[in-house]
Amino acid sequence: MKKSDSRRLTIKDLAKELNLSSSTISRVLSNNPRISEATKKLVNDKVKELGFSLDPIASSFRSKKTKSIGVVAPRIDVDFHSKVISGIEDYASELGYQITIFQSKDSYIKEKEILKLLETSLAAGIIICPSLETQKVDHLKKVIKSNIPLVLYDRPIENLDTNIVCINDYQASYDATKHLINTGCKRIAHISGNLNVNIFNKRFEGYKAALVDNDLEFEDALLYQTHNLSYQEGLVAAEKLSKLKNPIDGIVCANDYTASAAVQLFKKLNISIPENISIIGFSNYPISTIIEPNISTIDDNAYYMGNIAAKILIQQIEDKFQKKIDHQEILVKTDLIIRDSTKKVKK
Amino acid sequence: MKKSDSRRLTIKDLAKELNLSSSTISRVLSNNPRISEATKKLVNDKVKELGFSLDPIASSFRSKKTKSIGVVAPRIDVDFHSKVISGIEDYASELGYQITIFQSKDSYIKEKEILKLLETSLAAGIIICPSLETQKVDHLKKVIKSNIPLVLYDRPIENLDTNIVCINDYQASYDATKHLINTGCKRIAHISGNLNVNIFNKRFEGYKAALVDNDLEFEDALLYQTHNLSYQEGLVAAEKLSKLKNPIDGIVCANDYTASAAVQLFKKLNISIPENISIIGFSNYPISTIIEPNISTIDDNAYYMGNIAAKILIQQIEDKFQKKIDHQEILVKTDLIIRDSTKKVKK
DNA sequence: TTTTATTGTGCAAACATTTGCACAATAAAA
DNA sequence: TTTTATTGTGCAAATGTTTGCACAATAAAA
Repeated sequence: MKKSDSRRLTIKDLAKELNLSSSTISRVLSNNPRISEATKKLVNDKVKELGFSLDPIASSFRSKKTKSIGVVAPRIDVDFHSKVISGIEDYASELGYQITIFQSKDSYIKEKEILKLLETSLAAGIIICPSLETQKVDHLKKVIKSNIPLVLYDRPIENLDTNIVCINDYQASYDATKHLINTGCKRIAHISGNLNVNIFNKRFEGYKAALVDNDLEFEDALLYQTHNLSYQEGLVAAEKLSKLKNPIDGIVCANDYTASAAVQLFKKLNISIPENISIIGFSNYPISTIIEPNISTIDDNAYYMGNIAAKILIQQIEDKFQKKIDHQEILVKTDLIIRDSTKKVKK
Repeated sequence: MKKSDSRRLTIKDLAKELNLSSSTISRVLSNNPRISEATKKLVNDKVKELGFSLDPIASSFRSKKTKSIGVVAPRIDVDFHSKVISGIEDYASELGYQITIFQSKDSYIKEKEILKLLETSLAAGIIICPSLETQKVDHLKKVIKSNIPLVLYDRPIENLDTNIVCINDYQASYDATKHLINTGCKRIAHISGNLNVNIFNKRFEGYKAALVDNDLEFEDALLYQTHNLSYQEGLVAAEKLSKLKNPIDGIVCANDYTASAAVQLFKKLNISIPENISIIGFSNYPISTIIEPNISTIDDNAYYMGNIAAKILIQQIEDKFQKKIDHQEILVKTDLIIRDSTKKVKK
């Protein structure tokens, strides 16, 4: 004969219904071992019957814990980041966490604001790809100090005591270059991104190391550094490289846009791919399967990277008061994808 | 001489500091008109000095309101959706709302679970692109009934009393077709998506209407229906269309992948574009600027669509107890982007 | 001057849950 | 049997904010 107000069901209603105390209900719901199996069943059945669920806000309020993970990316409409976030969401939602997203737009100021907001309360943990502008890291240190688990992805920052998950750019680029060498290329160029950026520098280093390890000579003329690896820049780079007096027979590109450009430019010059020149890209963008010939590339497993980032973050969250995990740099493996723009390895 | 525990600052601490009551602090923070300008300044200064901020959880707990918007997309690593979400985030974060994302993976079951979770508490409002599987809409109706503002995007659902923002697929496709006609095409084919899907049907209808409005004849042979508009299917479609006894001089494609395929196939057949055949795509994928010749297309303004969705949702949230807004279908305008794959309009 | 309206502030309750502590009941050990 | 340990449950406090109501002080109206 209750007032049939449509207020949400609380733990107290359940308690009254079952002649138990709210504490008991609460403990059943958190699976407290002190509760007997009999009452657990009793309560759980009622919970199902009434479709009851805890008020997460009240719960967070009292326990000072949330189930929300803050993810801050430079922007989410970039293929790579959207894949990482997808990987994070899939893993985290499985464990009952929610993902709240923020875009720093690669602005240091904005990144600071976002982190302040996240510290303020709502985050059980934070996964972040630092903005390109970010040089100072006080805001990140503050997060760490305030004991909020933090995981970086994609862009490493030196001297920061936290977990980071990224790919092994050096190795991936080395592998790509090695692949060209294995197929018989003798003079291989590199179209790079901005060499002041950590990951592009490593890609360059990997390329160079593969050359010297295989007794091929590197010379400055083989390197074309672009500003932002755009398709347009790729065209310019390829054109320049095509005019070398000592002609090249392979190009390792730091992404698939420049690789696409190179492919199209050499086609226009009637230099056939891969017979006369092999071209390999990086990142496995959709375009690499559409350009003719399809472009060999390195898959960076962005989705998987998100998975891992979520995994180690949640580990930290849940172990927070137990053993302090030592922080580590996790290198996600990359895959060499061989398509038509590089010659096949002769067996 | 306080205990220097590192517990977060509360409204009470501020109150003590200033010899005021917590109520006053609270009212200053919510800009209550009953508070004098003098005390407002006093409090606000202190707030800045100490870097104080309300505990959003406690606040939500008491007020039963949150600042969190749930966004559920089929998947977030699809170009279109990631752009929409980016648009939502930009607009909403400006107004102090956070975005929590969920992926339905186009599964009806998962979608239902997600909505139940969102109803359970945390959402001030919900923006959703319904899964392809979704036929029954009880779960959506439940959200509406429970008075949580709801906005659909991209995929309309009939007979659902809520706001929806999408593009005018009919009109956009009409415009694309009209563009070909304006440049002199007389026999125009259409590569369509699955015609059982609302938006692809509308694109087809728009195409057909443009033909008849301009005294061009439509015949079944001009329509090639694909299953999922993949690049591969595009190749098959283009090949079939290239063999028509009565040759075509234009193709309207329902996306840019099939358009890319068509361009590449006709190039291979040495049928020059746009001289002998004009090809136009849909959605303005990155690839459309890379394929040679660059592909004319329809830009769907996904980012802007997210903006609008966020805008009308937040309107609803904040007007919740005031005037009941009537629900509307908002059609985001699309842009015809003319590139090299279609002839220029002769002036 | 008295009455009435207005302005600015404080009191205290309420929100739904979690958790330390207490305690009764039962089981195990002495 | 008495003592001690174990098991299962309840009591009540605490969490930080918001808000209806009360009330004092001042201003305006009578």
